[in-house]
Amino acid sequence: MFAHATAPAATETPAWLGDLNPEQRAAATHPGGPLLILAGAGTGKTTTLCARVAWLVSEGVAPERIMLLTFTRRAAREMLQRTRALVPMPGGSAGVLGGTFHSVAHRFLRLHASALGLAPGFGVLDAGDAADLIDMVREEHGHAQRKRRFPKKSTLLDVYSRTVNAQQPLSGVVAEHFPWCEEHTEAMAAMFKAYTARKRALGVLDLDDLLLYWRALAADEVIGRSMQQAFDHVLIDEYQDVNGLQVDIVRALRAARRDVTAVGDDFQAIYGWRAASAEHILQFPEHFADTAVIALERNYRSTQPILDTANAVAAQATRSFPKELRAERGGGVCPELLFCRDEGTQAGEVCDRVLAAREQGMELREQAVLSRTSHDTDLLELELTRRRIPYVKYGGLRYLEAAHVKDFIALLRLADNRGDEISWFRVLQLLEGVGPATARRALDRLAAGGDGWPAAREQLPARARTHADGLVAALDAAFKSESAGARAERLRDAIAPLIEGRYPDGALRLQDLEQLVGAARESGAELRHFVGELVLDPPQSSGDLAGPPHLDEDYLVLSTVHSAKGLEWQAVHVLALYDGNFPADMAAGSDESIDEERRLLYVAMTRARRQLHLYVPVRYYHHPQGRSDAHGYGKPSRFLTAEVQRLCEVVRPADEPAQPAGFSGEHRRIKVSVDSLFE
DNA sequence: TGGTCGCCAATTTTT
DNA sequence: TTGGCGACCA
Repeated sequence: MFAHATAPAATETPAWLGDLNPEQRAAATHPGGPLLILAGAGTGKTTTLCARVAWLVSEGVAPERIMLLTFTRRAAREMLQRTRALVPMPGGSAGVLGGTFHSVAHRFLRLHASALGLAPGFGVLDAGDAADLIDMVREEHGHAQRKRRFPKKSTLLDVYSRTVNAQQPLSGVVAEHFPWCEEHTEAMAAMFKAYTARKRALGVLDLDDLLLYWRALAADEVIGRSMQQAFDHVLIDEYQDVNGLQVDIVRALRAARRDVTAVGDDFQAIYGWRAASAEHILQFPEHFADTAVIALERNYRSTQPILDTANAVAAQATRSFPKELRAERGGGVCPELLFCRDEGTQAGEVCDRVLAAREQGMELREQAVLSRTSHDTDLLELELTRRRIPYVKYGGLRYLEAAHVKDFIALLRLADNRGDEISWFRVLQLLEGVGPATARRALDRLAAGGDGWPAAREQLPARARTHADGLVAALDAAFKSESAGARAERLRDAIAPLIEGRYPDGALRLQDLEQLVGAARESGAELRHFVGELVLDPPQSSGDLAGPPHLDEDYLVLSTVHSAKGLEWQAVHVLALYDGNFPADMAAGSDESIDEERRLLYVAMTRARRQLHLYVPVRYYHHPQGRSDAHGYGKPSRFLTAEVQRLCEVVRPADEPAQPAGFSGEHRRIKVSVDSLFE
């Protein structure tokens, strides 16, 4: 029957099993039933999971009967690739079903759209679209210009999303995580109801809906059962970062089957703000009876001095059970803790070290610069450009968030679904003399039915009508065109003059669109699926769409710590380690969120194999809370305790006092207030 | 007077 | 890039 019914072939040991240590091997060849692999940073988690998939296949499990859920596309791609390198997949097989929770959900929902009451071409809203839709609802509810400050659209989406993902009542979520919005709880509840109704009416799903609908499918007596039967094994990576909804899905998928493998490390949980909770990994053995637990504790990635320092950070946690990581590789140098005069100096120091390492033979791509927020690398990017050091940046502003790309995507969506109000609202405002109010009026005419467009057209100022007609003609033409590529081209031509008119650097932005048209051409998919997939697997930057032109070139990697999860480099530079930034001010409110910031630093540090550089700019010019011209002295990150500093080689600028004022490493709280003057 | 447009300030992390 | 606020136009 399936793998767990077959004894492992004792005669020949595949080469990849021979490379594993006893614990890894036990995990990879676990015969059947629930398995929880607690894998500390750098202990070969990915290797083990890949080996397990390979072992299952070599034991006769059909690859397409294995589901592998990962947290990022990057991880999915890497794992499937590595697995394929271990065992040849049987010819003609569809291969392992691998991807993020959201993308796998999308595939299932497309299969079962009708059962869920969804149109076959249902649209998928990215976070920006969802926020825009919430904003429309807000205006309709009359919260646009209240005297009292009302949460802005992105906050509203955060509240909504957190509530849905945590599966907890709104009032509790608001009280605990958004206390400053409490007075608006009732208004928000009403709006969220309207928001979900509106999504249904428009035939669109947001990212959270993908999970909600998948859970509903998995729980269905007929479809859910067949889904359970279709997979012999379900494996989940980064289980410490799943939320309640995702746990529900996993449990539903395994309601009648017992072969489930989860891998994770509770000390690398960094998605609490997305309603993830490390409690879930701790509860895994309760959710699945007779779970076998295997811990991987030998670290193959980093040198001991790096691990000692990371362990010292981990040991500060108020509540957790950090494992002491032991390095398998010997030697190594202490991490360097570098105090810099300011962020400009920091940028220079990073460049110096990166270039020096390259002189020593370390390729740029073996080095990474990690930061808390994507904007921490602004000055560094200038300096890298000045010194002509090539780099690629992950995280931060993404391609789909650029205004002109959103404009174009909105038009692509309209080609599939003329009833897509959110897209109309955006596209109409590209026209001269059309703002939110005019767009709204035109939309109402469209929605009222009847003669549709002509009525809406009347609402537009005369100077906008020619362009507007052009857009509608293009949508008509696009609807009739055969291929996604042809459609995209037609729509690009129609929107080009508007983009050029609206943005000063219009020509450049048009080139970006060109790349999107090219991607549509190559995808060969239906246009509506092209847009849906784009939302779930967006290119990192405009460069990505042009293919992988830089693959054989060398480049430095810049990344947020969140985007660096699961990756490793020979040398790692961690920027801007001052209090208020790392940990972020936003997190200062609770021990829980400070713990998460600490784990984030731990994740950053444990990405390093041989070299770790920590930077503390003493004087800052861009403090998040300050004006842009503000400057002052910051305190080093509270995580850089005396113990941590003792384990590092500390470097201070020569022309600064060794201990600038307020810099002793303790957390003095000196308050300066003039409030009493105003009472 | 409603609505658009220009200018200034601020922005955590991501599927 | 968005949001808030003030100036200017139909």
